[in-house]
Amino acid sequence: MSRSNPRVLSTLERAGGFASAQEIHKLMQREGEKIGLTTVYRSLQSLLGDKIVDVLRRDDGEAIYRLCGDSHHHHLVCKSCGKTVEIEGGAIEKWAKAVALEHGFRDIGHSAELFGTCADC
Amino acid sequence: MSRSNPRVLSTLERAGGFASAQEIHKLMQREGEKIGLTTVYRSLQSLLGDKIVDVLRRDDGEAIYRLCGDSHHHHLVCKSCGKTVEIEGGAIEKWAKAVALEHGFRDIGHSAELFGTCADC
DNA sequence: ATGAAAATGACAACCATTTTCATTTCTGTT
DNA sequence: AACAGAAATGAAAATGGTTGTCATTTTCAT
Repeated sequence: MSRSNPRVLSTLERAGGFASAQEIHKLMQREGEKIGLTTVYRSLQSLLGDKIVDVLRRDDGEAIYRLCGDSHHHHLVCKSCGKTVEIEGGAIEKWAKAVALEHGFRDIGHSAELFGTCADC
Repeated sequence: MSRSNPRVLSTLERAGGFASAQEIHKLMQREGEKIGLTTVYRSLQSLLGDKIVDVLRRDDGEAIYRLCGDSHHHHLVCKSCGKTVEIEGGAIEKWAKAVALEHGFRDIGHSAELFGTCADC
């Protein structure tokens, strides 16, 4: 198993908590860090698994990683500028539980994302 | 400029109004239609431009196209056997609209999936 | 110091998507 | 029907993000 290279996380923080693997790699190289693209990807995967970061997709399909608080929440993302708002999902939790019960499912989890165009775009 | 091949649209409809370019292409070939993957992509681009379809991203980054104005549904998936139930998302639609308004976003879309363990597992 | 396990990175493989370009089909005009 | 020009098509190559491979280096406990 591969562990996260701590410099990757700190670079993601420095990038504003929101960047793609390629961007993180370029940033690190520009700052003189010697690190391979492969290691950046691996570190991000590991951070993902540990739920320290979160992954979304840009319009062009590129994956962008962002730091994630540990409380369960959802995101409202602007499709054109990437601005992100964290959202409480109380309504969804209830809905998920109700639907699960109705169909005899248990151990319910859910994922939900909202996307649109923000006021500035 | 390229126009949409009408068979692409009708195949997307037949697929439940929700499919990737590759899936549409495979479906058409399985049904004996002679069409190139390139044309499928081109047709989808054109349908996008005409706002007849909408594009989202799967978790793996693949683009999935959806008929616009299609009241879409969500899925409740069993993690162990894969059994899937289609679900109405009225509650989510309302929630999405409310949250969007609250934050000044417009043209709101959303994706949501529920997963758990079904009664048989 | 020594060996085992983990981490690393150069490179190749993958796969969805786009571009290129030669060929075919469609369209309207004579 | 014949023709020309435009649009559509699709095979193949190019693109680009991401993942897999594997030999080498580093880490770490004994």
